Amino acid sequence: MARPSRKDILQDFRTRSLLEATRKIIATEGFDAVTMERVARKAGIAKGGIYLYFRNKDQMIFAALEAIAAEMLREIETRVDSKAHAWERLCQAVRAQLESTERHKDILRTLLLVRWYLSDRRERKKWRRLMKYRERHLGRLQAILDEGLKQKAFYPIDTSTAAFYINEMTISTAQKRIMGFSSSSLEQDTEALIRFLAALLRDHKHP
Amino acid sequence: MARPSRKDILQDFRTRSLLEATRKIIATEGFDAVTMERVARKAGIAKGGIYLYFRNKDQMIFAALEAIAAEMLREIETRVDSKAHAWERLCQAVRAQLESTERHKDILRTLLLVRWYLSDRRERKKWRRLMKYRERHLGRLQAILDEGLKQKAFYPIDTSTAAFYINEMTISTAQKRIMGFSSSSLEQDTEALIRFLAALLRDHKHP
Amino acid sequence: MARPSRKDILQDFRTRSLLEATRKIIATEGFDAVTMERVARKAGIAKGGIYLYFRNKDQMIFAALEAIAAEMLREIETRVDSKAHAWERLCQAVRAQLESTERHKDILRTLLLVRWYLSDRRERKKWRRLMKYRERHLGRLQAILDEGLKQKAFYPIDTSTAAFYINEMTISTAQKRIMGFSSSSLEQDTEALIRFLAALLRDHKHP
Amino acid sequence: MARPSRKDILQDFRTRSLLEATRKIIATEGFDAVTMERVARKAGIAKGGIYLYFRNKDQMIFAALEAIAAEMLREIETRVDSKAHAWERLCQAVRAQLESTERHKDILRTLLLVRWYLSDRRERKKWRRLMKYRERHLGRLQAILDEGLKQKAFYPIDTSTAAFYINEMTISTAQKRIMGFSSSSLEQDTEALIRFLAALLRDHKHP
DNA sequence: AATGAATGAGTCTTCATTCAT
DNA sequence: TATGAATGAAGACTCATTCAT
Repeated sequence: MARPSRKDILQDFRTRSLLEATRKIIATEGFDAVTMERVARKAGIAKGGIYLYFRNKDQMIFAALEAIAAEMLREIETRVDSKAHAWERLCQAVRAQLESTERHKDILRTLLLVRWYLSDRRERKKWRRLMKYRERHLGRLQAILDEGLKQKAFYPIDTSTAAFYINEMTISTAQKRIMGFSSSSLEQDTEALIRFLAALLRDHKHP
Repeated sequence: MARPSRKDILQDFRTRSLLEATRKIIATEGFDAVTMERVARKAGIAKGGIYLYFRNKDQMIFAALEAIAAEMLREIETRVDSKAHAWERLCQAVRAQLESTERHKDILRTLLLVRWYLSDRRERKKWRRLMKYRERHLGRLQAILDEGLKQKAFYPIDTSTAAFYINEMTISTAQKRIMGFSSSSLEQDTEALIRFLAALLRDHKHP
Repeated sequence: MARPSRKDILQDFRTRSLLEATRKIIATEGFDAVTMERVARKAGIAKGGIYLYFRNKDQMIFAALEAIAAEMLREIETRVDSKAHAWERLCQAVRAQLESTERHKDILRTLLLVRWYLSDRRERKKWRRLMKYRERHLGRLQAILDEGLKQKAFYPIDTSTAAFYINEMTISTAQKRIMGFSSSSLEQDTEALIRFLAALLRDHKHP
Repeated sequence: MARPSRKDILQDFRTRSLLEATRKIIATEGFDAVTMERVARKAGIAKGGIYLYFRNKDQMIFAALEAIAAEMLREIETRVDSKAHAWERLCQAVRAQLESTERHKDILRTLLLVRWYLSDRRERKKWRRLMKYRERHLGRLQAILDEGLKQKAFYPIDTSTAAFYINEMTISTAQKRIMGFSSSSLEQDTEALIRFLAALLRDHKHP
């Protein structure tokens, strides 16, 4: 495999800079604040230069969102100890996801927007590609649940449905926090969610 | 009390038309597609006329969202039989919410957008007023749970947290459908959710 | 002569109200603040009603300006004692003009605007009618100067030119004050002007 | 010092074109006629392009006025022979000012408008900066008068007040002409004014 | 390849004027 | 007559995209 040429390196660096800039603007000031002018300046590139790397604004934003999704997944995977027991791994995944979204609030905001676009039938095809990240995540959760079931650590349950709802509840918890509806600490919210999941999967000794 | 004058009727009709037009545009094409020009045309009014009913674009959009929220709440409340048992009423509320969002997909899409804006700290104050509808809904759910608990129909549980998650799971179910991630019928998805809730609240005879 | 009918009285009252309202708005907030809406509200008339009294906005403003000019002239004439000596009458006229403009700053501002329009060749005919007030005023001044000359109270001078410059200097003095360029009191500015005129017309014992 | 780059030249040319266009429109049709659309077309630039050179409309108009004031001052200063006697220099200044305003009628019209705005207390701060040009001019006049006084060429007089009135009388003369109130030639009007000033400053041999 | 000046369509908002009641 | 809701033409400003250099 040929080592990357000077040109390739530059190309990659520019692309990264642009996506990073886009992401930061989205996260701090929202989508409407994303103008080509600002992205270019933040990335240290001339405005017209963006069009050498992205066909247009939409595509650039899309690429930024994809990068965000990929990063989130990476963060979660890093935190799950593949040798731990199922319940422990589920907890790790949930905690990782909550902490990850707490740190990069833009990830969560972006998720809301992506869902919005996905709910438009005409736009769906374009955005669906982003969903492969979601599917991979759900797949991981389900695998954990399946293993727990096999080990009789969990009550019998439809693991596909459960994976879906566990993910959604995690996201909801994060959303609640980001929307300013929670007065508890991240740890408290996390533990409340985990207790809830325990009630569902393991036993009925509610606190 | 004087009966509404011709003027009042017209005023009301115009306002409704504008809100309806706004709502439709938001639902089908998003906030960015809401231009005064389009709203006016859709409502059969001249562009400048809008300003006789709303101070500016922001206020108009806000009013439209408030109308949507109010309608959704009304639909749900109508469907809950105040004389039924707690579990029954919970099911009615969940079914009503799912059917309501299924019928008016725009309500759900709008909810996503509102959440998106709420997650922007600077915009929060502006949008927060809309949350009173959410709080009212959560309050109703919690009241049902409290009653069920008193009647020993449910396992002991923190009803505030539970109300939150039940609402979120209902919304997630609807979102899944609207995003095209469900191949089941509305009834099947509804029953899957209710089984999930039963597992949580009533017993552990998972199917 | 038939006494004015109820209709005439009302018509006159309405017209006055509108002109008064227009004038007040011009004086306090400038020309751009004159909107039919505001004039109507201030005059206690419906917006559409204005068009029963004036063909359009321009004509209404023009009529307001004419009323202002007429009032200013009236104020000055009232203050000049027809039995006094020429120099005394000149001083009275100057003092009256300065005090009048000091009280109704809008008169002066309006004058600036009228001059602006008059300096546009195409608009001149339309605005010239207002100039009959100016000519009447200049005529009065010249008559005073002519009399003073006949009585050998003044040095020989071209009274037409002198009347013109005396009026302009008076206006300039008022303008200086209204533009905030004078830190003196009205009395001080007035006396400085009169000393100047005395130097010109009567003697050379400058202070 | 580096010679101006191609970019600088273009920048300067554009700025000039815009100011020139603005100035012409103000002079011929007034402030209200200044629309970004018209200025752009007259300057041969696209509408949006203006904002590359000026932050907004107000700033552009302000810059145009400042350019006008500066040019007028320059014209006058060029015409005054610093080696001549005081009275001669005063005459040169007055003649230069009259000829300058006669040539660029728009300067005078603009002055009227500026005064109009200056007489609006709320707008004053914004426009006051333009007054430094006026102050410089008045300063020059006063310096001439002071010198004449020292040389006993003029009767004793308050030179500050005199400078003010001389400037105002010059402006009034120009205004009279531009408003179409003078049937004399520029020379005749100039000489009449100078005779007037002579009467005031030098002797009493009125014509 | 890279730049950034230039374009111009698109947006909200105001307001003189009309006209049905 | 009188009202004031409705109209729609303008106007300031933004910003994605293009293109000469």
